[in-house]
Amino acid sequence: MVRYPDSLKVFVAIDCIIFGFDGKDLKLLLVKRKLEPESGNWSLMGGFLFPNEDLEEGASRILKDLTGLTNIYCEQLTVKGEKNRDPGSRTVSVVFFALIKIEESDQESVKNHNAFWIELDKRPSLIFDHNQMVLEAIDHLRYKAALHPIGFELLSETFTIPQLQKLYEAIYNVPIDRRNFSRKLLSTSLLIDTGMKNIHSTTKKATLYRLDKVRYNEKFHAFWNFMADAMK
Amino acid sequence: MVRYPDSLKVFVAIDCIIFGFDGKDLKLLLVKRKLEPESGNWSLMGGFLFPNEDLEEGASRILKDLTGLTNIYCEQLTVKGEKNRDPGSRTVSVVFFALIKIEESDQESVKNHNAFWIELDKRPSLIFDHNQMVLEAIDHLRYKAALHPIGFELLSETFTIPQLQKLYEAIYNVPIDRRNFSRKLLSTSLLIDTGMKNIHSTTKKATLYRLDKVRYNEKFHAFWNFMADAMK
DNA sequence: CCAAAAGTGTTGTGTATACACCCATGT
DNA sequence: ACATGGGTGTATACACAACACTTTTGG
Repeated sequence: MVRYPDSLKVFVAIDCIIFGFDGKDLKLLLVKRKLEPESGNWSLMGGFLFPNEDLEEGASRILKDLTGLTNIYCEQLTVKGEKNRDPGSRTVSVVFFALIKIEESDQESVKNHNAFWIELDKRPSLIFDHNQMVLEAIDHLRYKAALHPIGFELLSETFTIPQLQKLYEAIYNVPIDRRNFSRKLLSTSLLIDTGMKNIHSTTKKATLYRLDKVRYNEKFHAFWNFMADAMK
Repeated sequence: MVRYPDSLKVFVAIDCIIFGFDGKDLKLLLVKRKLEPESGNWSLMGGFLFPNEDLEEGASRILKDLTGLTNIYCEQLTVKGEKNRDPGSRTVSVVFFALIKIEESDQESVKNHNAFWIELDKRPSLIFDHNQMVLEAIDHLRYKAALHPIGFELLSETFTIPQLQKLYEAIYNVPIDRRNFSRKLLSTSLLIDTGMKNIHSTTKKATLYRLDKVRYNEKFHAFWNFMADAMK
C-alpha cells in the first residue's frame, strides 16, 4: 500500500450553524468562548473531527453535547478551506446547518457551554470566517424553506398556521397574506388537525396542527412553492 | 498559541465529477487509474489538497490539469468523511461538481491522463465511494438544472434551442414539447439571437443563440422553472 | 358591544399545457 | 413533391394574488 506524505495532513473541524425560532424572531445559538484561541469572543459551536467518527457523527455529537437533542435536522452546508482561515494551523472546516426546536433543547446544557440564543439581527461579529458562514446559512435557509417543508423543524410538535406564518415572515422579512398562506399550507396535505386549539390566545383560538411525517418524508425532496416568489 | 494534537490530522482529497454533453448523451469524464492503489480501476479525477492552496484553487488546478480549461462551472457538491472510505489512510474528500463544454476541452491532455468521456448510462463501477458521489451529482444536476440556467454550461458558446432541448431531455430522460420549450426559453431573456443559423442541419436550419451573460449573472440565483415539474 | 385575531369565499390575472398549423431545406 | 425538423399561434385549465366577509374570544 502506498504511503502519502504526512506533510499533506490537515486538521478537520466541524462548525454548526444552529437556527431557532421563538415565535417572534429567528435566533442563532452562539458560543462566547472560554478557551484560547479567541477567548471571550463569539463563535459558532464547533470542534475537531475525531479519528473514530464520520463527519455526520461528529456533527451529531457536537449538537447533542450542546443541546441534549438527538433527532436534529442537520445537513452539510459547505466546506471552508481557505489557506489562512485559522491562524493556528491549517484547518479545513465542514460547516453544518441545523434547525432546532428551541423549547425542546436542554437550557441547562446550553448555559453550561456558555452558549446563548441570539436574535439574528442582533448577532455579534464572530471569529475567523464564521460571519461568512452565517451569511451563507441565512441564504440557504431562505432558499431551502421556499422549496421544501423545513420550516416545521423550527416549530413544536404541534403548531398553528398563524405561528407558521410568523416564521416565514421572519425568514423572508416580508408580510404574507394570511388567507392565501393558510390555503396554500392546508392544500399541501402536510398538516394534520389535532382537534385541539391554541389555548394561549386571548382572541379566537387557532387550530393546532401536527406534521404528517409519512407524507413529509415521502415528498420532502419534491419542489414545493412556499415562498418561491421571494427568491425572484 | 495552543497546539492541537497531530493525531487528529487527516488527508484532504479533492474529487471532481465532470459532466459533458455531446449533443446526444450526457457523459462523465472518468479516469482509468495507472497508479496504486486500485491501479487499472475506474475513478473520478482527483488529488490531494496542497498546503499552499484553497479548496477551490485545488479543484481548479485539477480541472485545468486534466482539460486545459480555466473558466469551468464548478461548485462544491459535498464532503465525504466516512471513517473507512479510503482503506489507505483516513481521508476526507471534498467533492466538486463541474460542467464542461466537451469540444472546448483539450483532448490531448485528457488522453494523457488516461481519462475518457463515458456515457452516463454506461459508466463502469468506480473505486471507493465514488459511485455514491456520482449518484448524488446526478441528483444535483437534475435539481439545479430545473431551477437555474446551468444547462448552458454544457453547450458551446452558440447553440440552438433544439440542442438545448435535447440536453434537458437527456438530463431528465423525458420527452419535452418542442413548442412550449421554445417559448419558455425565449421568454427568459437569456438568449441573444446571433443572426446565424446552424449550417450542419440537413433540414430547416435552426437559429443560433448565445447566452446573455449579464442577465445570466444577475439572475442566476433567482428561481426559474425549466423543469420544476420533473421534480414533483 | 367592540377590538383583534382566526377562518372561509370569490374573482381576476397570469402561466403552463396540449394541441394545430406554417415554413425551410435537401433529396 | 415530400419527408424532416424548425418556428409560431391559440384555447383551456390551473395556480396564485388581491380583496370582502364571517366567526370566535376576552375585556
